[in-house]
Amino acid sequence: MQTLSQYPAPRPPGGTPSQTEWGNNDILGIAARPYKPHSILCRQDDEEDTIFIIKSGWTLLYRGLPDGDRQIIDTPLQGDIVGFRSVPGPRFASLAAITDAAVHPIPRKALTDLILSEGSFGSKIARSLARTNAIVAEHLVNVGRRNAMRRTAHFLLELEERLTKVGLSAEGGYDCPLTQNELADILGMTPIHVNRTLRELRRAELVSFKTGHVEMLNRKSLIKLAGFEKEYLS
Amino acid sequence: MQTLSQYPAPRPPGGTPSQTEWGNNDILGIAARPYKPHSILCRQDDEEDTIFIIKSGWTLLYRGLPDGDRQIIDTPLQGDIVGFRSVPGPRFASLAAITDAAVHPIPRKALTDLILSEGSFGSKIARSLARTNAIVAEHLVNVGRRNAMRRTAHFLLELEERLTKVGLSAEGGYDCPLTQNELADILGMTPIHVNRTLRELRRAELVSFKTGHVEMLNRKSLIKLAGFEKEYLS
DNA sequence: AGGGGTCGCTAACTTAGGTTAATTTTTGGT
DNA sequence: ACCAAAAATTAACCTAAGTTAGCGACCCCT
Repeated sequence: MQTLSQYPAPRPPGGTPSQTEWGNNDILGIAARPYKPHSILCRQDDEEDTIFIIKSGWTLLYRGLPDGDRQIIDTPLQGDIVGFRSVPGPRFASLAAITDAAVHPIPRKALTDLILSEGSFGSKIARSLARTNAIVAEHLVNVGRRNAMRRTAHFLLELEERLTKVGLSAEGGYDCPLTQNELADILGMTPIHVNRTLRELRRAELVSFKTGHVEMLNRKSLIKLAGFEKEYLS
Repeated sequence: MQTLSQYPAPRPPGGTPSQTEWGNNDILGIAARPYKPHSILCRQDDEEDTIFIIKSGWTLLYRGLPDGDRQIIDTPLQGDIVGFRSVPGPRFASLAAITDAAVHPIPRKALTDLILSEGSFGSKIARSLARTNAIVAEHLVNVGRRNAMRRTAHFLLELEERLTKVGLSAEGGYDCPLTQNELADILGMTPIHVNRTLRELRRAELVSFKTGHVEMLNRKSLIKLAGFEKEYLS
C-alpha cells in the first residue's frame, strides 16, 4: 500500500469501528479530533510540535506570504501524514480544514520514539514522506511548466486518482469542496483566470467543475491534454 | 543535524579518508562512484531500484515533459539522499550530474532492510525526506507565487544557504556551475527572461550571477526583496 | 425579511513574461 | 591556434495571464 490511507480502513459512517493495523481507531493512543470547516489546525511559525494524520475530511496545507498571497502546497486527504519535520522548531506551512474533518494530532516525540523503537513503523513514515515528495514534485512541474488549461486538468485528474484510492470517487466524477479561490491558490493563478479556464474546460466537454462536484465528461481527452501519468501517486 | 551532509565529512581532495559515522567512506559497503558532468544517473521510467546519496558535486533532479520542456525539482548537493520511493517501480524523475560528482548508488532493498533493522537509521532517512519535502514545497511557493525577480533572488539565496551548510560557500558569494538555461528550468521561466532578470538584479546591485560564480552584492536588500526565510532549510 | 459575506461569473484593459530571431562571447576538443 | 558547439546577450514583437470593476446568486446571521 502506498499511503497510510488504509488506517483506519474506510468504512460507512456510523458503522462499527473496524480493527486496523493500528490496533483500533486510536493512533499511538490518540483519538481523532473533530475539526470544523475553515478551522486552522496549525499555523506556520507555530512552535508546537505536532504531526497530523488525517482520518477523514479535506484539508489544505499552505504557505502564506507577507503580501497576503498564499500557495497551497498539498490537499492532504484521508490517510495522509502532515507536518513531519526534520527538527523541532517553527513549521513552514499552515494546515486548515475545509470540510468537517477528523484528524489525529500526534506529538512529534511520540512518533519519533516509535520510529526508533520499531523499524517497520519508520519505513511506513518514510514511505508516506516519499509519496508526499512525489506529489509535491509533480505539483511543482504542474505550476512551473504547464499552462492554465493543462495545469487545471492535471490537478483535477490527480484529485480523482487520490480520491479513488481511498474510495471517495464514483465512476463519472467526485465530490469536491474546493472553491475557485482555493483552486487558484493551488494552481498558482488568479481566481478570475481559474474561472475562465474552468469555463473553457467545460465548453470543450472535458470536465465540469462546479461547486461541490467535479464531473468527468471525457476522461480520455482530459488525460491527453494534461499529459497525466498517475504512477507518481502510487 | 539536518541533512546527512556530514557523512562523509567534507575534506580536502587527496587527504586521508576521514572516519565518519558511516564507519568509512563506504555507505552500506558501497563506495562512491564518479560521474562526469552531464552524465545521467537515472532516468524517469527506469525500473532500476537505486537510491543515490551524493558525496560531492552538483546534480539536478528533474522531470521531463513530452513536449521537451522540463522542470527541475531540486539541485541535490553533498549529503542529500535522492530517489527514495514508496514502492518499487518506475521513477518519476531523472537525475543528472552537472559537475564531476561522486555518488553512492544504494540498492533500495539494502536501505529499507537497514531501516527495518536499525531504527536510528530510519529516522535519519525520514529527516532527510522531511527536509527535501520542505525544500520542494518552498520551491513550489517560489514558482507559484513570486514574480521573476523575487523568484530568482529567492533561489540564489537558497543555494547560498545550502552550500554554506556543507562548507561550500565563501563570505561574499559562492561558486555555481548552473547555466542560465538550467536556471530557467529550475525557476519555471524562459532562458531569455532569466537573462533579463539577472541583468536587473545586477543593475540593482543585489546579486551578480555569472558563469561559475554568484556574488552577493547586497544580501540584506536581496533577502528583503525575496522574502527569504532560511528556516525551512534546517 | 433585510444586510453583510462569500462565491461564481463576465467584460475591458494592462502587463509580465514568452517567442522569435540574430549577434557575440565562452568553452572545449584536436 | 582553430573550429564547433554551447552559453550569454539583446531587441522587437506577441500573448497568456493578471488587474480592475461590476453584477447576480446564495449563504448565514439576527
